[in-house]
Amino acid sequence: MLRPSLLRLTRTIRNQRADMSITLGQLSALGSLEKSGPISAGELASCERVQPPSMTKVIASLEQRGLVRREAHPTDKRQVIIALTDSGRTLLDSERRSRDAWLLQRFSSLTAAERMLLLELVPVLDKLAEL
Amino acid sequence: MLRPSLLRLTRTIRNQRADMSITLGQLSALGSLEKSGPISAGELASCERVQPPSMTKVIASLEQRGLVRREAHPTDKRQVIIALTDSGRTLLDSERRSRDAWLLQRFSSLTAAERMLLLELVPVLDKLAEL
DNA sequence: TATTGTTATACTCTATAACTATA
DNA sequence: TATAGTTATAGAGTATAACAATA
Repeated sequence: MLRPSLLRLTRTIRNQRADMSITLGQLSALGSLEKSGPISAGELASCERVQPPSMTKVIASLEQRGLVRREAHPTDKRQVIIALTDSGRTLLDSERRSRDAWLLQRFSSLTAAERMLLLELVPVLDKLAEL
Repeated sequence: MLRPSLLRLTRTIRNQRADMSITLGQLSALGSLEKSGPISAGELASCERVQPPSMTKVIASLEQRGLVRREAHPTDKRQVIIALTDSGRTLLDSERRSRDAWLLQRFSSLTAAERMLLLELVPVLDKLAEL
């Protein structure tokens, strides 16, 4: 059963991150921003598969920490463009370095074949998550 | 990035299930119960990677729907043994039949190789989720 | 009128702390 | 005293509905 397994692994990861400074949702949004470059709040919500009001909250907390900034859209004053700041990029890098201290240690319980499988599956998961 | 991908796929699945009668967490607990047979509330919490109070709530809602029942532990009166009822088993079967109407349709966007990879993924995720 | 984003509000999921009953 | 489970309470995370500003 794929879905329960995903759920339980997500819980394990969340528990393990309980003492971290940034939540999984905030980190995921930062990662999407880095990948996409500056995009509108609505586009970011869509990337993250959440509704706009949910993204408003995530953006507010990231902005408060100085990890992203709001910029004006060049022609459409309704839109708010969200951009990663230098601090955001720095935090993303440091999270990346520490992220898999845990995951890599956990990887040691897997066989080499299982590890390869997992690496190849990330893009497949993203494809499944698409609308 | 594995963790954000897991998070986004979980969100997609949750959105898709928004109109279902049973939540993902309840379904996952039922599945664990079927796999393990009757076990104590604490053991079930541990299987599901949640704290005991969280499991208390899940069990209460499942019991109210008649999907599980509480049984006395043969020797230890503190423990509560949770067992799947016939209704619970029936619901689990019907969820299994419908679950992949969605997932299989989603599978059509994948290549044959990607589909094969995905089938092997579940046990690897479970291994990663272990303590 | 339609779209983008925010505010207001509520519900679900989860946790920790305190409590009860039993070992 | 220690353990299993529940109750009380609180904090994320998410959604829908209503609103404001702009197109």
